[in-house]
Amino acid sequence: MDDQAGLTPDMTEDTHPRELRRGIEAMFFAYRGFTKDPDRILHERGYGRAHHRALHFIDRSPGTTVNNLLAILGVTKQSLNRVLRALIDEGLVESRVGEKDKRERHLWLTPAGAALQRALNEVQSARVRQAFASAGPEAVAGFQAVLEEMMDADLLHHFRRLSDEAGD
Amino acid sequence: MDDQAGLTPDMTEDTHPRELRRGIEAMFFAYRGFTKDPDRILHERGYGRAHHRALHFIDRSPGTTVNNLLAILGVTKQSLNRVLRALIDEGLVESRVGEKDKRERHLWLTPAGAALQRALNEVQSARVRQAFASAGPEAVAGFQAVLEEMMDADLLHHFRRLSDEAGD
DNA sequence: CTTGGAATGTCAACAAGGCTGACGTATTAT
DNA sequence: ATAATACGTCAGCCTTGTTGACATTCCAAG
Repeated sequence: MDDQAGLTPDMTEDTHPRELRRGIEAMFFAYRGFTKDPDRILHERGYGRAHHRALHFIDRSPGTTVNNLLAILGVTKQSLNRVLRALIDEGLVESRVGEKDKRERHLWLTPAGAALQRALNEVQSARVRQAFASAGPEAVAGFQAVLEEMMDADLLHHFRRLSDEAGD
Repeated sequence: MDDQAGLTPDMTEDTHPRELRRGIEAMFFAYRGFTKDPDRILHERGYGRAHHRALHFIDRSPGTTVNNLLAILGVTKQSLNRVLRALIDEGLVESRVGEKDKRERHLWLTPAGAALQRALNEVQSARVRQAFASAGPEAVAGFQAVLEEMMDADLLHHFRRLSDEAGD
């Protein structure tokens, strides 16, 4: 019988309810700050957060397929298609039929799409950079470690794959 | 792979684009993991994330007013009212007219509301606890520091106020 | 060569949860 | 008395998620 509550004499390793609640609320408030600036730009141009996500991961992996994007974003194809439709129709994303497998569509940012993504990334990165700088490099390492542990198993898989592509 | 990695031996204080992108994607994936378990329970019972947020902060500050909740959640009163209406009608939240100022409504969780919030908090805390335990206490400190820096100024104000109430 | 299934697109309908604007009603403050 | 505050509500709109159904195109296996 493993009693995990009372067996730790050194309580410093224990996570107290207060600390958990603090972490939960920090996630809530920080995520709002994290999306605030890009949301403003997106709204000005008539787009939403879903468009940002698509632009980000197409920029991240140019030539990626719809199916791949679907898996990363974790939405239905109908939902993604609506967003992608708008981006393609308005000339921010180009969709090319696959050479090897012609059923697949490979996605690329047009110069206009790259420009918007650059603008979004700029304001979002600025805030993250400021947070990283203020908190210091050791805090950043902890931040990354905790977030990666917080991910779902399959989400972590996607994350690792993306990180590996970049040679991190 | 002819990239710039390794060319800057003394830039440890600098935040590189790679690190920023990693952080941005970590926030995206981690937030999804963070909300996944409660979302499942909420969906089973016909509620959404907005209901969770309301339950959380009413549980957090019993007797809080509608106006206060509005400020913390950062939504319009129409949007909050829709959610609150459902919670009150279905007996999860009780709304009492203020004693001092009768214009105000003070909000409390009923036993049923407290039970649901407890269930939601349980699964969400479990994941955060696991992440904290795996990453270690120093990582947790870094996580908190970065997230607090990432918050908006006024959001941080709310966060601090809540933290102070708990005596953290 | 046929056929099953995979990848994609699209139509329709719906729901959650944001938003704005307008209006009503107590209640309190000036 | 009048203005401001706190709250509720009606109506309508938007984004972004969902399910279900169906067509097309194409690869691959029998």
